[in-house]
Amino acid sequence: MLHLQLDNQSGVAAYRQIMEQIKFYAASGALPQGAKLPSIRELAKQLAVNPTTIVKAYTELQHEGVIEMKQGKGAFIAEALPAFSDHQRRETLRPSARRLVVEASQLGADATMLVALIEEELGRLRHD
Amino acid sequence: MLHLQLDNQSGVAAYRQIMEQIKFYAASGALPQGAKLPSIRELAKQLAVNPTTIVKAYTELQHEGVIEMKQGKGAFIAEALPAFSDHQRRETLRPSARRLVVEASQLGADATMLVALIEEELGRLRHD
DNA sequence: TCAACTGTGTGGGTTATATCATACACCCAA
DNA sequence: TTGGGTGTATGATATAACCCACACAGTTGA
Repeated sequence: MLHLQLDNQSGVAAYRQIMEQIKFYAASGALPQGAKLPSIRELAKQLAVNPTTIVKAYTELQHEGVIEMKQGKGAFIAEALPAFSDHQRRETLRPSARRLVVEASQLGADATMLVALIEEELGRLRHD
Repeated sequence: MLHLQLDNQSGVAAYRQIMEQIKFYAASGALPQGAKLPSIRELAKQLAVNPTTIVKAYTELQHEGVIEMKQGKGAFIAEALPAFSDHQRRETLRPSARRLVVEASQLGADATMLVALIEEELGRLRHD
């Protein structure tokens, strides 16, 4: 059973923490395509937040194509998206990549460390 | 002379666009340490926004250690920060790296593309 | 000194964010 | 058919984000 955690002191909105964790589990395969997510009320109770907060998270995830919600049935991890072109992928990822690179440069981290970190996180995604 | 650009349709707050571009130029070396930034009023006029918006951007950048503001004198790119440990750098960058990796996975981008993109953006930082 | 530059501070108005309470509508198995 | 599960929708509220107008204060050079 999916176990999510909220940090109320982080300053990050609850629904965003929920989104991020579900995205991580979906990307890692821990939640495979078609997997059923906790119901809105159930997750709300488990995390001690209002159901509308879960609705916000799930709705956003649906807009991003990560999950699908079916009235009366539940929410599920979406089937794979119908293929982006390499070019689309690259341009979609570029802003995040640029921000990371700038942040790294600001800290004085070099290319080697950055690439190592990326590969470490890629590995973590696969083996968790 | 520094040339910044605002996209009012992007949905990204003006002060954040300003911050991001200054960080980029600082990281690239186009704005070296000690370089004088445009004055608050001058930049406000140039970008056609209220001076307080620039104050917001500059103040945030100062808190992040990117620039320094000196009353009556102006705003300047800060001297290099007094050395983080590799461990600090890694842990500071990890959340951004993880988000990028998850985003890439969601799009179906593989490790090779991601690393290539990182290296492309690193190169852009140096040669612009 | 003083004029013309610089950053600093305060208060306000509009909009967006985040959460909550409550009622509605669909689905399915008993 | 109906009860208890599911997602959906609406309205309220509190807070934060964002931008503005305007007044205050330090710096410099003529």
